[in-house]
Amino acid sequence: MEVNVKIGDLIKAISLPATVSDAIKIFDKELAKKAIAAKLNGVEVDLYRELPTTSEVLLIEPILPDTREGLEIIRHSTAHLLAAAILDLFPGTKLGIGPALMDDPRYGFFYDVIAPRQLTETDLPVIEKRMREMAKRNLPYRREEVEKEKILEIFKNRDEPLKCELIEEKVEGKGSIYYIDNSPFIDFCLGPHVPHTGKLKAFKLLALSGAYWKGDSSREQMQRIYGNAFATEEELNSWLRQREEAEKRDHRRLGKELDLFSIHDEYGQGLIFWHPKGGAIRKEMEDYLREELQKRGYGMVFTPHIAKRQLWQISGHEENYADSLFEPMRMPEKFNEEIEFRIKPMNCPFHIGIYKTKPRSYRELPLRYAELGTVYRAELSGTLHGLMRVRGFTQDDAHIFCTPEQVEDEVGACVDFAYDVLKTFGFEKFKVELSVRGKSDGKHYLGSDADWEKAEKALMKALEKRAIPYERIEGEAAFYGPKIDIKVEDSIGRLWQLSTVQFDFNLPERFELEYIGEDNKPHRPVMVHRALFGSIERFFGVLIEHYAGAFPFWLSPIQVAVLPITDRINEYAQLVAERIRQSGFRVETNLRSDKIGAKIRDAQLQKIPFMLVLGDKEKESEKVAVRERRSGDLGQMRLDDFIKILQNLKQSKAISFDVEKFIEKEV
RNA sequence: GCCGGUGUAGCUCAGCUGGUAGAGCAACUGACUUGUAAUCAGUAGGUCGGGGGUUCAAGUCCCUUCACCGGCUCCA
Repeated sequence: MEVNVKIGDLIKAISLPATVSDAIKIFDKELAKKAIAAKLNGVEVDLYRELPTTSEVLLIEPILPDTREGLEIIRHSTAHLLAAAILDLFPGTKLGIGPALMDDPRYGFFYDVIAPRQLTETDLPVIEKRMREMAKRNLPYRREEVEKEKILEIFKNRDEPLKCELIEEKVEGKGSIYYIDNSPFIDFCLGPHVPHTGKLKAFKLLALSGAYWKGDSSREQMQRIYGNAFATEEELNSWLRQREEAEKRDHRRLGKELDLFSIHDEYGQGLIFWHPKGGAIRKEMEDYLREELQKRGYGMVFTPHIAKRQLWQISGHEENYADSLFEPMRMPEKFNEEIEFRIKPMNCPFHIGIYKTKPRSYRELPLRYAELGTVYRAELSGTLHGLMRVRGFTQDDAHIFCTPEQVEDEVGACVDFAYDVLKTFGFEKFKVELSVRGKSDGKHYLGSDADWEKAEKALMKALEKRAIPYERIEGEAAFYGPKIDIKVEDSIGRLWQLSTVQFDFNLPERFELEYIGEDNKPHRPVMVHRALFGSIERFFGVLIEHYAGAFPFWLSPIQVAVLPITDRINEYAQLVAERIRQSGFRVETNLRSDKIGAKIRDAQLQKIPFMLVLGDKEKESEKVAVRERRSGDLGQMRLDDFIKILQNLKQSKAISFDVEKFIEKEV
């Protein structure tokens, strides 16, 4: 019995029985050695898979370790190796799931377990050591296809209730199980896997954490062990180095080192204190934004931080977001006023208040209200994270009230605005998501089907008109309307969700908003929420990490460091600094009696864009010697010329300093 | 909130199996007067996150509480 096999452009016959691996061998022995799995007629299978009897030509594509598919298999197999080692060391451990992670920059795989005793971080090296021992023994991964009842029986006998639950849900008829020879490990799994543990050469266990079974906080709390694996040791090491680099740009660390902001246990978790240097950056952000808002026809509004409790009953915040609202506060008892207030979790009801101060005509729409509104939300303590997740933050919030006809243009204008802002701050890569209703995801959506259809269409059209590629995500919409989210990719490839444009069917209803149309009849306006930075705190955090603290000139808290070489020059240095300050730039003078090298190092570590090194030569010629933080020494020039360069950089909001351009200016 | 870890000077950290605290940097003072990433010397600085307990004796062991870190859940 023979079967025809095709690899690449060649077709060869092979006599059965034979495995995928055998087939690859007759084409290319080296390839057969390198491959860790293969695709058989497009389906990923193990190398040990028996070739079926067929008159058709079997297409085989070997999967190599240096491909994404190969890496995924390596990571998945490493997760199994991890579980095997744990079972070996801690008999009686219950297994959850153990997938490969391909899009998480932090980890490459995990396995969720419930061990007979709580595991701690000190167990990780022990487990990893056992994994290495098992890897060295080249233990084969075996696959078997069996009836559902049989699989259930196996896992029931092994007392694996969670696995049984999975099998009940996933298997119909037959399913596949894997085991590793000479190990206590059996898993319910689709595969494929590497042929044997010897193929796993570069892995590392990284973290131990808690995880709920099926992500459900009412279910068992398991322990999750994270690790990563690569095809080669070099790749693993380079990944580990990159990880260290990412740690160095952690905004919490840089926030301290650069004196940008602080958080105080004794004043409250998740509450941000902006220091002068962080404040300088925030002021630039806000100034820029206000200018843009003015140009784009927004009205700036300012509203209180608290309001009567009933406002949030009308708005629906009390019923929909009860968990994230701070408890109500009361007037002092002796006042004898039975009023309850709440601190605001959102700005929208206030903007609605302004809208409702008088009857509105279609002629005044769209009305665009913008506010840098500070809101407070009762986030769980375990979720707080530096500037990224806080309990008090300022939104660059805006609400647009318009007619249904205007909404597409308004949404489009928001998207344009968002792109302009994000690009100005140096982001170049974007990922856009359109979140719409799910078919039947159990969520209770407000608004009629017709409203939703119109709204989704308006959002879609706005994106398509601009040829912006987007991903449509069903079931991710808020209960009150569909939305567009814009994510940016930072300088080390991480995605951050920043801007959002959202429809709201809920609030116009609840607050009974109206405008008088051309037909002299009342109509309900459409309301669009929109934030570009999202939260100013969070955006700031993302900026810190994106630039690793080396902000573009226009944002830098200190833009110029004036560094006199000796005390003799101090007076001249202060003169120079004052000129620069009066020209509108943030400047610092270092009058300490350090050597110039130390002063430069200091300024460099503070990531100050320009240093002026001033000695006797500069004083006599009334010039400045300019050093740029990245390009180094740029030579002498007249102070006025230097200030012109600064003005140019400031005005253009240049992201980076271009030496070429600078030298042209010199000539 | 849940699971694991951590909490020692402004910062980064050392302090073995319990014997009442140490380094580097920063700060301050003085000397040096310096040409593109760390000049030298000296001084000061801590009720070891808080509370309770075991012990003759606790930074070290136990309990509790707070905060932070890594995750999970959540994220309008």
